[in-house]
This record gives sequence, structure tokens and C-alpha cells, in this order.
Amino acid sequence: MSLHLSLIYPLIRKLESIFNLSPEEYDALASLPLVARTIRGDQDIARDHDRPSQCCILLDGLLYRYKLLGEGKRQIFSFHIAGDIPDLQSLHLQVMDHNIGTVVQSSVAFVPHGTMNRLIDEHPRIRNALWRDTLIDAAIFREWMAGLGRRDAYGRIAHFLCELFVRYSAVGLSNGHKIELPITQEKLGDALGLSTVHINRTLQTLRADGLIRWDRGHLNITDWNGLKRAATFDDTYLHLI
Amino acid sequence: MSLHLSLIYPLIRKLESIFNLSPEEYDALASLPLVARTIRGDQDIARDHDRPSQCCILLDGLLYRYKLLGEGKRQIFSFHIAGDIPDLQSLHLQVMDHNIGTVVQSSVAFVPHGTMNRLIDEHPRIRNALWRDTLIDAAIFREWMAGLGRRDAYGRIAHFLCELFVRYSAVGLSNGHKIELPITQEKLGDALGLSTVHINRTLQTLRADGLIRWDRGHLNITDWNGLKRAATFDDTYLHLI
DNA sequence: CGTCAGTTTGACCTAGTTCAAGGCCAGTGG
DNA sequence: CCACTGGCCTTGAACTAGGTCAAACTGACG
Repeated sequence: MSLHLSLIYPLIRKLESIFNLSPEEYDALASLPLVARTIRGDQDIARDHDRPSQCCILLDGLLYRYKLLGEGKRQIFSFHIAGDIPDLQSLHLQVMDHNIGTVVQSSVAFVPHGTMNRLIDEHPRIRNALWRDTLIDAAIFREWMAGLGRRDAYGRIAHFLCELFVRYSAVGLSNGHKIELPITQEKLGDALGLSTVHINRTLQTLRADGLIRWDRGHLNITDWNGLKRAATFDDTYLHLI
Repeated sequence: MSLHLSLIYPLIRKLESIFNLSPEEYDALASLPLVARTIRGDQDIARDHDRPSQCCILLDGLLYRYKLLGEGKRQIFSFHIAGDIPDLQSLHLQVMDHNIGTVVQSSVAFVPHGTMNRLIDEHPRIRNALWRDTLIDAAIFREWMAGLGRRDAYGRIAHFLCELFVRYSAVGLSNGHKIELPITQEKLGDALGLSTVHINRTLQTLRADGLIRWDRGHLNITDWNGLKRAATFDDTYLHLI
């Protein structure tokens, strides 16, 4: 596999999970002019009210999307892993309504909207797959809403961990029941609408119940069935094929 | 305006707010074979885990989308008004991951996926506008997540009312600062992650503060600026043109 | 006039917040 | 090689926003 192909590979793998790419589609993706840029952790890639002229394809690392409310309050909406295009929406929505940032050092490629539009105009199945991807994004938001509105802290955290494990697994980023999840308890709180203190105490309960181990960014799910049960996790909403 | 045209008109108006429809596009929409069906209140139109073969265009009335969790818990994600296609996502996602129901008696048209696909294949600008619409849907979800996670009951309700007023206005369904909003306090609670009791008490405070009047489904915003302030409402996320 | 769905009230309770102080590395610089 | 720093995690104690339960009220409608 060429160096360049390895960059775009996570995205190709994602599309191939939906349908078999034709040689032409494969070539179109493989010949996207990608310039990988490394960005260190805790940097914003796009900001609320920006008017982006390009999309960012995540090649490696971890991104997150969030909005700042008044008084230092923050809501995190999603975390993104290799192969994701977290600001694909900017193709159709002029103005950013939230921020996108790196959680840890990450490698991304910026693709101009013009290039993206040419790609999807010439390859309708790729376009449909990307549309589909934005719809799954929305499905994940709905599930988080259900958690924020109606699940207690214990179930909410358990559900979050189930989701991330399944999404990592779907793109080959899990190792047994372990994944790399280098997010702080503060970020977890801002994602789940809870205070850091309560996140901390609830994680201790999850550990004491033997469901997980989580140390320095290494999450180990020690009782997958137990965690799913605690979360009442049903993966339909992830629309895996 | 013919009887049939009046049915599809809300959708046409929504598309025209984004770009000027060409005569061909206009004709394609106007000649969609629509059969209006009236459905009484509190009925499900689509259910979790269904595999729909058609989309539903709301012609008149009020729909909502929701998910049931265990123990009688429910999370409502959205309310939909005339011109919306709440299950457009079923074009690309086989399986429903939530329910769609009527709030009050409503008139809807079911359009087979095949017809929809022909329409958008032949009219790329309509396709893009519909894609865009699903992205705005997601933007609204994000804003609700921010409310569920990080706003208190007072601000959350105020924000909800601001959003609905602006969305009604955008399609000509407001009358001064009044809109028809026939939703129960129970549904409001399930949308905002609050108990009915607390919704009731907080609505009383909003009324006492002179921000709204809300009686038998008629919402009257008596202090629009005050309500926006209470909500820290910024309509960027609705992506109105 | 009775019923039923929806709203309102009161009293009590608890999940989660807030504030403030320690503890534990991993990295840095001397 | 050790001391120092700065993130991050952990703990305790006091507090509160919002939940729960149960009962009463209101108005629309048959």
C-alpha cells in the first residue's frame, strides 16, 4: 500500500463497509490530492461562525465537536476517529454553528469544497454514502439526547463507552475489549452533561462493579455484557451494515 | 392555486427560501403524485425498527419524533410542521431508530422511495436542498443537546419556545408573536428532559415574568426580547437564509 | 352530569452540583 | 538524579435543582 493510500484508507474502509467500491470510485478516492497536516492536541480546527471553504478528513487522532455557552459552560456533541469528515456539513451550510477541535495530536487533510463537490458529482454512490454518514451522525445525536434527557449518570457513561467501543471496532481500532480513549474526565462531563466530580465518582462505581478499567487513556471493558446491560445498549442507531 | 399545488406548497416555499426553483424543478414538485391522508392525533406513523419503503411529507398538522427507553421513559427529539419530511433519512438508512407520531390530527402524503429517488436524481438542486435540510435537522439536535446538558429548566424552556417561534415564522405560520402550539406539558417535559411537575412550575415563572402567555395550545410571546435573553437565543444554528 | 385528559399544588426526597483541598504522576530544568 | 511544576484525578462536606408521589382542580365533551 502506497504512503498516500494509507492516508485515505480509513475513509475507504468506511465506504467499503456500505458497498463495494468500483475501480473508478476507488481511483477517485485514491487520487484525492491530500496534504496531511499534523495538529497538536487541544487546538481548534474550525470555530463557531466561521465560513469554511474546505472539509477536513481525519487521518489519524481524535477530534471533538463542541459549543460554548455562557459562564464557562460547554457541551460536547461528538468524538471523531480516523476516516471521519466531521465538517462535511459545511458543503451545504455556509456558517459553522459549533467548534471542532483536536483532543490529542492528530493528522488531518483539508480538501477544498470544490474538490469534494467534483468527487461526489462524478460518483453518486460516494455522494450517497457521505449523505448517509451525515444521517448516522444525526442518529448518534438523537441517542445522546436520549441519554442527556432520560438516563442517569451510571447508564449514561456506560452507554457512551459502549458506543465508542462499537464505533472503534467497526473501523478496526479496538484490540479485544480495549480501546485508546485519551479523554479527560472533564471532557467526558461536558459530553454527558455532568460535573467532573460526579463523573469521577460514577466511574469509580463502574470500576468497582467490574465493568471497566480505564487508566491513562487506555479503556479496558472487563465485562462487555454487563456494560451493555447497564447501558441498555442497542446498536441499531449506529446503522452498521 | 390548484388544490394539489396548495398541498405541496409548504415544501415548495421551504425550497424557494434557499434558491429560486426553475420551471422544470417547480413542475417536478407540482406533479408529484400526492395522496393526502388525514391521521388523527396521537398515532404513530413510523415505528422504531420499521423498514419504511416511503417518505412522509407533512402537509398540515404537527408531528413529533421520539424514542422509548425502559420504565416508561421517553425522549422527544423534534416537532415538525407543514413542509417537513421527518423521515427523509429512510432514503439512506434502512431501519428506523425512533418513532414518528402525530401530536394532533394531521394531513400527510406518503411518497415511495422510488419516486423520491427519481425526483432527486433528475433535480440535483432539490437533492442538495433536501440534504441540507437533514443537516439543519442535525444542527437543531445539537442545540437541543446543549440545552439538555447545560441549560437550567428556565433557560431550556425559553430556548425551546424561541426556536419554535422562529421556525413557525420562517414558514409563515406565526401571527405577530403568537403561534399555535398544541403540545401538552407532559410532551414538553419529554422533549426537554424534565418532569411534568417541574415544567408546570417553570412555565408559571415564565408567565409571572411576563415573557409568555400559553393557553389551550395558543402560545403568545408577550416579551420577545426578554424571552430571547432568558434563553441566550442565537438563531445561527437554524441556518435561515 | 359524569368522565377524562390535562393542569396545578403541596410535601418530601435524592441525584447530582459546588467549593475547596489533597494526591498522583509525567515532564522539565538544574 | 532530584526537586518543582502543572495537569489531572480523587475526596469530603454542604447544598440545591429538579424528581416523585399523591391529591385536587379545570374545562371540554358526550
